[in-house]
Amino acid sequence: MLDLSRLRTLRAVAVHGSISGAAAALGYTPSAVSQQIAKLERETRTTLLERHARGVTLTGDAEHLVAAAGQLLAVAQEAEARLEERRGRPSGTLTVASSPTAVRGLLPGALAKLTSAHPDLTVRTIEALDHACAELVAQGVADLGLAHDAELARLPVPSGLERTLIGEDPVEVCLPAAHSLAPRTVLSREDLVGVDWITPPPGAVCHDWVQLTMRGLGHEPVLAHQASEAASQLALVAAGLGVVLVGRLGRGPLPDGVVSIPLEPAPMRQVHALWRSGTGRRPAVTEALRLLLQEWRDLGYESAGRPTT
Amino acid sequence: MLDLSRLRTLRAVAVHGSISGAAAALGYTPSAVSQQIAKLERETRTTLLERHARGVTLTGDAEHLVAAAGQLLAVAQEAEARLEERRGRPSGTLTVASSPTAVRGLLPGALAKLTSAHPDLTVRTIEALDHACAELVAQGVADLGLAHDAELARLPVPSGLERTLIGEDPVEVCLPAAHSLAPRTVLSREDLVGVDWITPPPGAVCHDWVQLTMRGLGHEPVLAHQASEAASQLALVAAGLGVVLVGRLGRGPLPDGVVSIPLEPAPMRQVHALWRSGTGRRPAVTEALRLLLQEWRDLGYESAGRPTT
DNA sequence: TCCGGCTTTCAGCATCGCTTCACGCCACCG
DNA sequence: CGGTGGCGTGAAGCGATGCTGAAAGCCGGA
Repeated sequence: MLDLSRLRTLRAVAVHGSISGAAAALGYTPSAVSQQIAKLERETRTTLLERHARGVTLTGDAEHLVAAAGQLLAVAQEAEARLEERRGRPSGTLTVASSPTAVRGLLPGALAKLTSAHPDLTVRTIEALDHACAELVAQGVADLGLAHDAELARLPVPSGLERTLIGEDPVEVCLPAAHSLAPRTVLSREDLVGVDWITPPPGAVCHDWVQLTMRGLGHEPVLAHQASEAASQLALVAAGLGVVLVGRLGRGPLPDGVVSIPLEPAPMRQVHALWRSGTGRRPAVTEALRLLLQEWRDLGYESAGRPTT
Repeated sequence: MLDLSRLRTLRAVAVHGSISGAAAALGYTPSAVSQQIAKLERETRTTLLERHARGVTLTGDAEHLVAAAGQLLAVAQEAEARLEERRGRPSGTLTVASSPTAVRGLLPGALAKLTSAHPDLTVRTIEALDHACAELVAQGVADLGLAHDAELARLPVPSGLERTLIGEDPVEVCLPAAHSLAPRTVLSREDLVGVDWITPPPGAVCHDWVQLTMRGLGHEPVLAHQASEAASQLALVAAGLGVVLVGRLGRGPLPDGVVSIPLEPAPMRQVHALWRSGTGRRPAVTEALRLLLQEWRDLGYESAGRPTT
């Protein structure tokens, strides 16, 4: 009989393209994954991987098993979700994939309330860039995703996923206090043509937004520096090396030598929650959504809770 | 993550209604099944069984898991069947549920050819009455069923199953040599009104046929003796205790004091093969069907191979 | 030719999951 | 009312499973 756990490792090998990649993703050693695949090959009397010096590729039989694994894991997850639904209160494990700003700005409060109210529930967090969050949820690695979305830089939502709006966050420009634009109380997009940009890596909504907005004005932006951590970005700004876009959510106090100026019209960065359709009625998911919306309100930002499936 | 093997155990408990029944069916001890269920309860944080002094009953959560288990096992079996189909030759395990006459009359030759031609294939046999054969196939315990079917005593075919006709077997009457009808060369149904019948247990087609045919003539048959083994039935006939219907298939030499007389018109007992729709293209199944039809031809009986889905 | 990333193999060890045996429970029956 | 038997559970034991870490094999690229 096929073993779900082994099928899951095979699927991980397919997704990551290598034994060691799958091992890292699953938290095993490559040795363990290799042995599991070998055992699966023995059990099914097939050859699943073609080994070459530089990694492995899947055979047709393996592709077929991966497809079956997808079905099986989806059915199994759905069954577990319904079990929790029958119980009526959050339990099991809820894995949240979240963009960094939400990890510090939104999650701590919401997850603290969630776990203290429901001791049966185990919560895990994975910090990832916006696009990756959606992928992690779609793949079943995470159950709930928190990702940004903005006009002009729409977040692609994989099929089988649903989402709702948690809130909208106005984005401002942080620039060096010595910058020629620093004295202004408000800036337009056109004012920013020609500045040196500091951006997060591709895959974050702010990166795409800068690129697409500036191109829309007819100018290719200069993406001078790339830093994923917000503190690093601000340090670069303080050193006068460029300007950066930051939302209110999760933004700490600004370091000396950095000023923040609103844009007019203000670009809104939307925070969306994402989940697989099959798990939408799982209490852990609905309760987490409720607490995230409440947390957003408590933080005192503006609009929240308009559903946008 | 749910474990397929444990879900299968839970399903066995549901089907058999008790831990020990499930254990017997799965080839484990009751203790092992009890421990598996207990572990499943811990993993899912649910209560699956209500224990009373005289056995167990399933909770709602358990019923739900059983339904999911059905889905999962079906998908897994289908995936394995397709794997074998890709390979193009029989392999894995083929479990055949068969009525007793076919076990001795048809299976030995066909299965011998099957296993010698395909050493990768493991074959298992389960002897069961006609109705039970169909159930075993439907439940996934067996992959192929061989069961009888007759006019007036139609074999119910559970949904999700397909079937084909292997052959038709004329049924004759065996009666004591001293019986008043023994000198006859042919008998009609009406001749048999009022005789004492020896039948297999309910669930075998011959049992139902006797009952329904005699009732159709307006007489309630006297089911005087019940014996499942053919040799036992014939011994009862030899002792002058009644008459019995037997087909040609799997009928050994008649003991002294027993004669066999054809009926006119001859009631035909049809031998059908049954399998789950999902496994119809599995090479082990198609090859077994081919060899069963060939075996039937080699035995020299008449009609064979007319498909009757 | 060596290096480096990848996979596999091997030995060791913890864990799992089975069996056996013993026990507790309660309906049933004398 | 107490014995009996079927049923489920729990502890001990033991083989199988499945992980880790070390080491070796393989092959493309410098």
